[in-house]
Amino acid sequence: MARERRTRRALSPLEDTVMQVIWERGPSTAEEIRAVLARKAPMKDSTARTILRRLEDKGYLTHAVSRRTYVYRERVPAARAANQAVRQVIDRLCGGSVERLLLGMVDDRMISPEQLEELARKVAQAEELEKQEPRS
Amino acid sequence: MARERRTRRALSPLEDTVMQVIWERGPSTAEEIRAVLARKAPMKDSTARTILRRLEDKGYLTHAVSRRTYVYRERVPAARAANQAVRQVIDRLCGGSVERLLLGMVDDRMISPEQLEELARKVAQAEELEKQEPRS
DNA sequence: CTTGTAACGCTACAAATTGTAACAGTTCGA
DNA sequence: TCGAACTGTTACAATTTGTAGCGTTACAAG
Repeated sequence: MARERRTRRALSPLEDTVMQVIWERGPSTAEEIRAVLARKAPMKDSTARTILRRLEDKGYLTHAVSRRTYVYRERVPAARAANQAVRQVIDRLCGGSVERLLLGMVDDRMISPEQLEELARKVAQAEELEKQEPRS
Repeated sequence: MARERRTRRALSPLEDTVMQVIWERGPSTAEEIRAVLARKAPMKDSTARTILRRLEDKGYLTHAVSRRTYVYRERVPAARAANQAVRQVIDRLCGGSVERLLLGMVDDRMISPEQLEELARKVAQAEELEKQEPRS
């Protein structure tokens, strides 16, 4: 049975821009997207539609029909895409070590030591709760 | 004065594969790379050279001449590329929130709470040391 | 029921990117 | 001086991208 491809085809710059819109504002129609991008990337409506269709082909979007209008919705949640992307980074650029990635992030001031501590605390707490009251 | 482009041109699949080799094993010649990829991606030597040259054009590599041979070396350290990539992910997929990214990673079992704690401790310690004995 | 309008898919295409490579020139080393 | 080892130049077909024109279809209004 055709399993889902782990690594979807890459997005072209414009495709990515469009996904961005959908990830940020949720389900949208071609016209809405076109409106949002009117400044940054003006395009004819048929162009927008082409991009949307391609994104659907590549598996990033699905659409539902409301009235006569197509409403496109993400098929790959931003969170999942993010995790996938980070995994790639770790494998390809950090020799598979998450620590190395995180240390790099601290070095690069993306995370402050305080933030990290705070986060560790929060997670630990959540973990604790989990034990007593497992969800799912 | 031509400042360095913050976002270098993207890598094609094959180009990425080659960068991978250099990031992993350090400075290499066209022949070495070709040898390493003999299985995964066999190619004529002139093909390998073309890719290397393009990577140099895109700013990812530099070469030094040893004897008559070109030895290609990364121009963008893996660590920097990793940070850059992660930043992208955070901006585009996590609404700019590092926390969200990290929490996602924990959820996805990329980091265990223990690891996180351990790391926080380690970083805090390093930070402490920094205060007394600043480097650079 | 005819028709205007909104929305869609189909088809096209030029430009740029990619993957592949042949070949000719250059330079040591024997 | 010759050949082997390397290089840069140039070529090209296949794909991918960005852009869009158009014909079709389905309501909504008259």
